[in-house]
Amino acid sequence: MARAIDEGLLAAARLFAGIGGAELHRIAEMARLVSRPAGGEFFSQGDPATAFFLLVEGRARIVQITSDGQQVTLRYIAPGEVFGAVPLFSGGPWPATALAVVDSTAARWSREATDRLTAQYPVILANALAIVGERVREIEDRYRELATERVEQRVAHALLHLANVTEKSPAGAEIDFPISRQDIAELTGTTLHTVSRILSAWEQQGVIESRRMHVRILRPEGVRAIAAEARPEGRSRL
Amino acid sequence: MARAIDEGLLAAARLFAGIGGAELHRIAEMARLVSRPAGGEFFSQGDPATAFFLLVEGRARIVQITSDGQQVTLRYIAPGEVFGAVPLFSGGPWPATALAVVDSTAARWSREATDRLTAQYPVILANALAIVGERVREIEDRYRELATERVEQRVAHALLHLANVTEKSPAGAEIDFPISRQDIAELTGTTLHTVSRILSAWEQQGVIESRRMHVRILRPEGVRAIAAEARPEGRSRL
DNA sequence: CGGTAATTTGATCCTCGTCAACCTGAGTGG
DNA sequence: CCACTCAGGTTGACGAGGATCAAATTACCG
Repeated sequence: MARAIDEGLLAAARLFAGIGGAELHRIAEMARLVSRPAGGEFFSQGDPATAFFLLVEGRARIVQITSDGQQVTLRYIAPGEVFGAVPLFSGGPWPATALAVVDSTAARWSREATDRLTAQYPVILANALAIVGERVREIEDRYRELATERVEQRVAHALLHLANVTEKSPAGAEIDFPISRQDIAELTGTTLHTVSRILSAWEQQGVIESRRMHVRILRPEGVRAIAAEARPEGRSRL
Repeated sequence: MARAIDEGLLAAARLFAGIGGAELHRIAEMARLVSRPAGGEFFSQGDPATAFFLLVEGRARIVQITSDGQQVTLRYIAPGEVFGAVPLFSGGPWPATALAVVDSTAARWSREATDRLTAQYPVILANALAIVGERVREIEDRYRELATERVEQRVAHALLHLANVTEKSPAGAEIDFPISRQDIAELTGTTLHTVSRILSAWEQQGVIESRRMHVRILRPEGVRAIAAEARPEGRSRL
């Protein structure tokens, strides 16, 4: 359980940009590795925030649960990404729950360790600010999508994002972790039924291929076209 | 135009928490006051980010404009609040436009001033982190609302927020700046028609009172009840 | 091979967006 | 001071987009 933390990962993490090897070693020593099986929690909405995490291996998702039990997925976390840091800096309890999507391991710095960290390496504060700023922008973009786009477009955007499809990805890409229709629905603000219908249609058209808990993008162009699709423009149907 | 900046406002601003009077004076001197008439812009989506602002007087709103011209309002800014700071710390152009809702004045610190500021007063970095963290939480909450609630509930939440209705506001409250049905629609992800119908109904019920560009909450309880209203038939799982 | 979770698919319902028309009141200029 | 103008607001009619309800069907697991 208490294996060593891969310092290569820390060196690549944006949070520790500008910090040298020797210091990284000490930073690594201040963390504890925590592992969770698929479905396990790193922290739970409402609990007091006592640490921040950096995902080492696996995949995590941050979900909010409403009072009536609906789940909304705020983001997916890939290895090297920081999560759970916001409430450490701005106070309050965890605003959401962090779930392991597959068996996962994260480095965990306690609040005390975090205080020492930021005192010794002020550049971490600046890095954290940049990361959180980036997060604001992403969430604002998702918010705009939710407010202005139809479900089909939002699902298309989500797939492109989850499969890491960039500008130039002529070949196909696939989501490299298990994901259900329900998961996609919680990420895009719709229901699993609608997601199922949409994916079935796309599979018919040959732009994607999907099996249980699995989606592969065959024609990124096609998906991108759907994502960009404008509203029925002008007065069309009558 | 180049009046002195009210240092009392700076002292009260969360960004400068922990900074003493003498230093505040120097910080104030690093800023320039900029005024905009109602409808004017402090900065515009897509332009390079060259400064951050603190609203001194008036009211501003941050809007994103989609490629097909729809507007989405991300937030309203009250005096004492910082805006436009995120891209200074995480790079990139302005992700949105800042509009003056009424004739407004803001203090503006250039990028160079900001660099000196954070170098001389590192506590500003920590304060900025807390502020941006708070913003993340707010947007995430709005996102969850948009994903899970019906229009009527979202409008109710928005009115309570805009009118500064807190837990204990037995008396009425009102939105103290001009706001149209269209503005409320852009804030809640709906259309002015739907907002108009909703406000008309509420006025019938006597929970609010509204005139052109103006909304007053008569019975906060009533509005809060609507905001909390569960979907017909609670099927609360979990 | 059952058993269960994920998925598909049909049928129906309902919220809310769209279209259209009209009303209202605050300026504005003659 | 009044007719004009026009942005803001109201209201009705209609139906598209999805949510909801209801079964099946399929895939994986022990």
